[in-house]
Amino acid sequence: MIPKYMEVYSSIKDKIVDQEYAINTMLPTGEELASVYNCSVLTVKKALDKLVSEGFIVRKRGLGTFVKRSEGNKADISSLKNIHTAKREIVRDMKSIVLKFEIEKCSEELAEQLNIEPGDFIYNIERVRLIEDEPRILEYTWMPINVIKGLQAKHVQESIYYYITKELHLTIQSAHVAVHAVRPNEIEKQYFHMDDNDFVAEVIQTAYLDSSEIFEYSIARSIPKYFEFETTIIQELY
Amino acid sequence: MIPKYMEVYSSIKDKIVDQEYAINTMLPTGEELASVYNCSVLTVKKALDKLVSEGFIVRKRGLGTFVKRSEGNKADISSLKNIHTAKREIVRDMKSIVLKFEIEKCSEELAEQLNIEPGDFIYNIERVRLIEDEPRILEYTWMPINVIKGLQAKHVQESIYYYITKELHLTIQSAHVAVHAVRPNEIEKQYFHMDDNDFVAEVIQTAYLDSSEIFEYSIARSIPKYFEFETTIIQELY
DNA sequence: GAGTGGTCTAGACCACATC
DNA sequence: ATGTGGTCTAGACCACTCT
Repeated sequence: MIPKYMEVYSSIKDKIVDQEYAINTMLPTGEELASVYNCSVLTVKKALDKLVSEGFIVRKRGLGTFVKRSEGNKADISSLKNIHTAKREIVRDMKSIVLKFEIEKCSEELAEQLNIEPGDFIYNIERVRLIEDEPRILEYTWMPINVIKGLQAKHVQESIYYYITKELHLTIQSAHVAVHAVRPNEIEKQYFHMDDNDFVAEVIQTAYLDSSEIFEYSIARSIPKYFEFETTIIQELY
Repeated sequence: MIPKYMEVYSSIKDKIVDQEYAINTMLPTGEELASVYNCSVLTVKKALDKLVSEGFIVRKRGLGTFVKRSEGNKADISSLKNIHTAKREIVRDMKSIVLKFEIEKCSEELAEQLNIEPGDFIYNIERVRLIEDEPRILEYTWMPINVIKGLQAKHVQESIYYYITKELHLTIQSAHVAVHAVRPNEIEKQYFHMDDNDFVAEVIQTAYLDSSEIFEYSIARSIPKYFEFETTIIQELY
């Protein structure tokens, strides 16, 4: 069942993308759109709010609703799972070397990060991520086995993300990320051919399922030259 | 005039941050909260939607509303103007040294970034940002003078952000940021007491007004030890 | 069946911008 | 004065989860 406001949203978005509503022109008023779509003004507002949050339109009290841009979004969550740590164009060719894939008892510190009990079993995974056959990312991943059941070596070798979404049919809800710059550790020095004068970009990620369980805590260290983290921040309305 | 849903939002957020509503516990139902705050359930929903979008809570139909995390983000737009490059607690004491404040003709590359014509006049600003009287951020800012009119030395010394929002009464709508790690340049080496073996964190920001004009392109270089960039990515429902 | 959140309505009133 | 969007209400109905 698709909500009515989503239908209104999609219809108006299509018209903006097709430039039927041109940039800098004013959209019909809320009441007019409500009449066209046979719904209440509040339902129209909900649809337009979504377009505002995506940066397509601007609403001004006393003036009207105006088209701001007509191009699709490029910052969506489909680029999750540390893929945002690599430049986008070359992600297709990513391969992995699995350095570690073990089940361990969870330490106290990690239990706090994963929101589980100390001693609960977890996967401990270390992978080198290769892009164009060159080591570019070192990834340390911890996941509770009670949340991600039945993970096997082949999934770790290929794509854990694919296993979670397509085979376990779990839904990723959100991710909290923190970005830093730090010195490489011994493993990174080896794979990245670095020494103590070099540095790496670090992304620490906590990822949630829609059940609000944390399914992953990970640290990804990248070669700075290839590292880029991009995001768009939209001003809260009110 | 502050909307009621913002008051409800702030009140509930405070209780989450203060852990009065603890992580993993269920919040009162929408009706209960509506009763407490003497408002309608829809107003409560609006407040809770905002908390969902910030990753504090998760709402599950048929189950209830649950606290997911209790720490604030450092990348919300209220802390815009590169302040997110510094840890939040110490931002209050920020001072500036203005190294450069000039009006120039815009180069071709910069014209592309600012979406203006080459040769248009721009402000070219360089500032050292001090926190606890220590140089921690070097900030290079370019702004079109046709967008930000009448900028004076005192504004650059104090807060450009304040001048734009409070004196010009312009509204910042969004910002696109990219984070990197790079080697310091000569100025940064000098102010940060660094050499060629050190590195800095870099935030490149393009900021938009609600008129959809770009008012700023800036590069901020920070000492890694104090640098942290945090954000939460939320999966869209539809 | 009972309890929860999600959607939707019609109408009222307020805040803001323009004429 | 008029027209615009923003907020808020009370109530209805639907979808989902658990017992």
